[in-house]
Amino acid sequence: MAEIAKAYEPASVEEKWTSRWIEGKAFAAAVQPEKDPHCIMIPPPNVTGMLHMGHILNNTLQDIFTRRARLEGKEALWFPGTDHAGIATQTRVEKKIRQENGLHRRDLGREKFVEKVWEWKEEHGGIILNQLRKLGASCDWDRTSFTLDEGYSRAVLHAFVELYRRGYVYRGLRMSNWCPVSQTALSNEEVINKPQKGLLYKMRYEIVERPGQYVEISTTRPETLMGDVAVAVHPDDERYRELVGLHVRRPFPEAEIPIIPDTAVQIDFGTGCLKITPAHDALDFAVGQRHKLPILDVLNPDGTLNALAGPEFVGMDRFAARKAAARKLEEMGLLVGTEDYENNIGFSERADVPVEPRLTEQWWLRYPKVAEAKRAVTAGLLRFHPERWAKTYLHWLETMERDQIDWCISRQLWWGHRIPVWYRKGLDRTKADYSDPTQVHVSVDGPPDPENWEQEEDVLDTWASSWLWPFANFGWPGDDPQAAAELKYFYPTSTLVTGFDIIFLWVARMVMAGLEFMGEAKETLTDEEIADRLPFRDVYMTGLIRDDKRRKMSKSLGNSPDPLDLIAKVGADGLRFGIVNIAPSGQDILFGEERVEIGRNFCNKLWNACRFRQMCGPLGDKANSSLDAILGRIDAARLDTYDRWILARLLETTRSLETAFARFDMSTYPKELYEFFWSDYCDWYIEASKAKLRGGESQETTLALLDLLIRQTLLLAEPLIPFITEELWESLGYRAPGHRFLQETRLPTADELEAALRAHKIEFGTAAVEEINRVKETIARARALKSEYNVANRRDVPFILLAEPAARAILESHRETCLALIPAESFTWTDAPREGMPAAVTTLGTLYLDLSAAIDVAAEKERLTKELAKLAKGIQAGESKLANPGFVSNAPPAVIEGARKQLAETHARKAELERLLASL
RNA sequence: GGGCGACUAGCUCAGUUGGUUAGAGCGUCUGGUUUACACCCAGUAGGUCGGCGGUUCGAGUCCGUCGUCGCCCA
Repeated sequence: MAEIAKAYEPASVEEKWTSRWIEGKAFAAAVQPEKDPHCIMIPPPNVTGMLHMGHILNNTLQDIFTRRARLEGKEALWFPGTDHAGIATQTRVEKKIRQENGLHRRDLGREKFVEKVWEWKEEHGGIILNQLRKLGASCDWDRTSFTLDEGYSRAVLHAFVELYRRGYVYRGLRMSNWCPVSQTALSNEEVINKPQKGLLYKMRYEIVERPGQYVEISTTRPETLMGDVAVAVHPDDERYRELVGLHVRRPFPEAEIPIIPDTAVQIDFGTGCLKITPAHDALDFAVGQRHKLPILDVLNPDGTLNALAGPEFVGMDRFAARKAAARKLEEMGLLVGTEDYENNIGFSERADVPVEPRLTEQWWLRYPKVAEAKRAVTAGLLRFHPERWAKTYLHWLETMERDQIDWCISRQLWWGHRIPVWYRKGLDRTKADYSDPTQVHVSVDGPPDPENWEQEEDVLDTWASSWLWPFANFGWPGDDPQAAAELKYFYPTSTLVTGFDIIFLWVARMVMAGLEFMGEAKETLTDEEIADRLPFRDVYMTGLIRDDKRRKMSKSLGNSPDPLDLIAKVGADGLRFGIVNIAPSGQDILFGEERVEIGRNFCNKLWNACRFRQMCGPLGDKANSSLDAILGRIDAARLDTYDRWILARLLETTRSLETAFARFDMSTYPKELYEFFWSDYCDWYIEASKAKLRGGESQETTLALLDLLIRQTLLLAEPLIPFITEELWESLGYRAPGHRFLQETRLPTADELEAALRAHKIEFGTAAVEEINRVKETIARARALKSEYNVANRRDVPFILLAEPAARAILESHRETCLALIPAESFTWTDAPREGMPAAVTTLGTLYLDLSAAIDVAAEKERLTKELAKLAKGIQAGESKLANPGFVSNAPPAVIEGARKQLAETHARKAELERLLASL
């Protein structure tokens, strides 16, 4: 075996294993009836996307779950892919052709343009998945899916057609969210409300029937007044009651519009008088419907004003028109004033411009299986981690149900799944009878006589394809028997890992899609059916990554580090460890580069601990190739307390990680590993074992123990830091004959490991833990004493010890390790207290630091006094507790016993310290 | 307006049925050529657990209330 480098250098190791894994198809999964399935469907990143810190966290967690499942002996499938990201991708390519050829997509035509997008996709679409490979993602890459793949597309169209047949899909003229930049409708979930500072304009309209008398109206949007068709007041509003039925004069274009009563008006908002613009406001639209008012749309799709706004406004942008309209009102003496005003404005998620409420014909989906989607959570069939997200999920579903809010699924784009609806040529679509198959044809494959039909131009919302992700990727609804077998085996999938920001956009919708389609069409479902149809059983919600100033990471702020740069700095393993370590469960993550260095440091520590193992002695042929082989090398009779202590810690750690995984408590994972490996194994166990490793009768057994502890650590750590563990697994000879990768090994459970130790008569346990903790305390106090007297780095200092026989026996048995770890030159026993020496009191007795130089009495006094003060506080707490009859009669015996013991120890310490102080 | 969450050491966070005298990493300070590791080792300082009230023998933990901050939905 080659000498290994002094500092861990991740780059070459990661590159080597990435290609070995991929070439060896290490992560291919298939139906294995004898094994339990485990499946994670990747939340498909946008095909336009680049890896950002959110992806790092999210995909590291998915990889952890997947790799851990493999080690537990499950058949684990992590299914990769991307989505077509309708708006984002189309915008990207539109920009490209504009920059390169000065062309608009309409110049190319639909077919040519879509071809261009495919070309772009073929060239750039794989970037993000390649970046994931660098992170170590153990996806079954051969399955890589794309939402516009042929098979996937058929699933999307099939779902649409089915939902149409089942009465969930309809076309309707309704108020929708319009993005003037992308020029498409959006669903409510793609509109982000942001508080905006603006002006509230107060203007007055003259009452036609009473010249010279005006009503005052407040609005934030004077640019829409050209679309006003009425002024509304609350019917109970005394101020305006007598005006109802009269008319006001709309100043431009000049028109007489009625004053109408409607309870939707808020009496206390502004003047209590509301202008009604049905084409440009959802509330106004509703009022308009009730009062059968006309609809005056003064906006073009791109957000400029049209001819109906009047010649002086036509072609003007909506925001310019706002100012122009206000100016004109002022000129006409109709602007009463303005005041600063802040309100929530909906912004388009992708284009980040204010969305325009617009009346348009769109395709809508009434959500299916809402009741069952709620039931899944309330019945505990679908669990969120952290749990509280269930409330958010339920709340959203309840709102959808109560307010009958439907999903706008059509998009006025070219890049996407074109809606499988055909209209008879020459048909006036606004008057189409959708129940008449001679007018409207809805099917996956289209009409048999396409020459007589025109297909719907709109495409589907990208989410209306990705909501089928958990089963469309298994060939649904096709009849391929292998795909069907896989669907049956892997579905419902195990865990979904995603950000809470898409809980409505994606998570809730996937649940509903699964419930609707994963079984025969049914109105309602039983709990059993719900459980069978759910797309996943557990949803792990990650936090959002922010910068160290709590700002969201974004390209425009430039506060988002490139993950590949970070990988170059700390390694993929380092970054994985680091990001999981700093991610508090369910909270946002404050990211700072220095915060992930712990990951790099941990890898280096692991590396060096293994290097040390190599330097200690030969590994031997196949001596490490299985747990049994290693255990077989251990001579149980030669184990000492340190050995039994570290074995107990190994079992404890193994067990506590089992609990952490069962609870989806991922922030515990790196912390436990770190604590065990660094603080226990490296800082204490290795240091205490060095003498034994230099030679002597225990050498072989100790080497075997190192091998055992490293082996189990590698298995526990592999899901988190797969590259370095794979490398060390190979170089320390842990690989079993016939195996290619660490992932083929079974991770024994804590119970199994315990049984294996017992089978080899290897002892471990709490007695050893207690003893070692006391010895550790003694060593720590001796070191502190040395440090206090500035001899921290001297090895030649003698200690004198005063101890009870039992404690003396313990220390005697640890004499050599104590001397090595303090370090000290000698321990000498004394039966009587000494004077004039710095001393420390431990649970094993009193330590005197035997300095030839005179001690600094003042400093020593100060130190002891300070310590005594601390103890006094503890004694007071302990005594008042034990003096309390309520405590003694109510608290569990173990707690009382613990308190007594602690108090006694503190008393003893105090007495000894007081004696030391007095002797000075 | 409705809902969800956070507030613990200088910073970021643990602390899961209430039970020892509250922990970690980073940062601070002191010392270190201990041949695995300076991406390291040893030691040190640093907290009235946001305020107030309640339940309890016992509260960082449960309840109420107030404050500050953040997010989601209207």
